[in-house]
Amino acid sequence: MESWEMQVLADELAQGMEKAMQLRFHLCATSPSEDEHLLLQRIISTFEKALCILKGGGHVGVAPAAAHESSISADGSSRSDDTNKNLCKDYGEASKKRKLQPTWTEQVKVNSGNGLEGPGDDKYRWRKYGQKDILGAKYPRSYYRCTYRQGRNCWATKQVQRSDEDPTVFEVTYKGTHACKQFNDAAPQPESPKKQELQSNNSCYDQIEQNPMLSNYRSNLRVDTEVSDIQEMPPAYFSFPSTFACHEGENDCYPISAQADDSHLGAYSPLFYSPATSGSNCFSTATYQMRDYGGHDSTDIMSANASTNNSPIGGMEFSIDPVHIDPNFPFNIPGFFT
DNA sequence: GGCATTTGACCCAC
DNA sequence: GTGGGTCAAATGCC
Repeated sequence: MESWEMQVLADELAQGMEKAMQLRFHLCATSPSEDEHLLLQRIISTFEKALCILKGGGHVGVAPAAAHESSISADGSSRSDDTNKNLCKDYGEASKKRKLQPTWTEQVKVNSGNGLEGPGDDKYRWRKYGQKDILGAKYPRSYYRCTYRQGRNCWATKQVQRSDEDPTVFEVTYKGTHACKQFNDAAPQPESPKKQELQSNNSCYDQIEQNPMLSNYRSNLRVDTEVSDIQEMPPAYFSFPSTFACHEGENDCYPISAQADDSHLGAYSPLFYSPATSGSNCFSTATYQMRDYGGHDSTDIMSANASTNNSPIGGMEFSIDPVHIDPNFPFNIPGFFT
């Protein structure tokens, strides 16, 4: 096939991918059924494989998780063609797998009053496997991996680094996505019918549309979707800066803070509930950096900026600047949390 | 006993 | 050679 034909084909596939992503975003706001969710996931996966074949020479017989991980550069930069060919060929070795895993970083500030020494648990179970003194860093870096690495072949890891400047701030770097999520007993339990109803009626999307301030947040989201290299093709991801999340394994969006214990509902001003932390911890920073995020079919971090370039492929580097939530933001507006 | 943490050693990329 | 990341044995806790 001529190169220009491949480019056109790639563009078309990219368009389809983008539309699927947009559809996913809309579905996110309407509590899609599991079937709908799966169907959309397959559509996105199909586009991804097609692009992989187109660019990488065709081998797509890889584990789904690895296939998705192939979409992401560990450092967020676009990879060379040679590298990409490898990505579509071989995911057998764990070390290679890890190198290809998506990476993103969150900065969490621990409330001084919660008595915790570090960022609290997220919904996953982690096992610490190492600690290193880092050159130039005052505090050692801790390394965690998913408890279910063995049993469920889950290669998610995270690194926790305490900030030198502010010891109450932890930089948590996540690598890879949880292959164990569908089995994870620690995963969030289904919401109560009441809460589900609330979420359904007050989806993040609707809230963004209806609230000028949130709408502004969305407009501030920047998703670099420039087509620079075809191989970078993560499935649909949207991201809301610290305020909203579409959680994996769930078919709905909700304000991240809504995950927190109900007792916290009265104190929502600039409180930041990290998606990587449990409901027992509130973090008082609005800084939520998402770096080099590539994503995985189930991570469901979505970008809401629909006014991007034509194609979502390319490095798919999510460069979301820190979002500063107005302390006076009316979180108690009708329909926001209640 | 099972699971988590600690920590020195090892591997590998730069 | 150096530093970051991981491994795995030893140890602790429940």
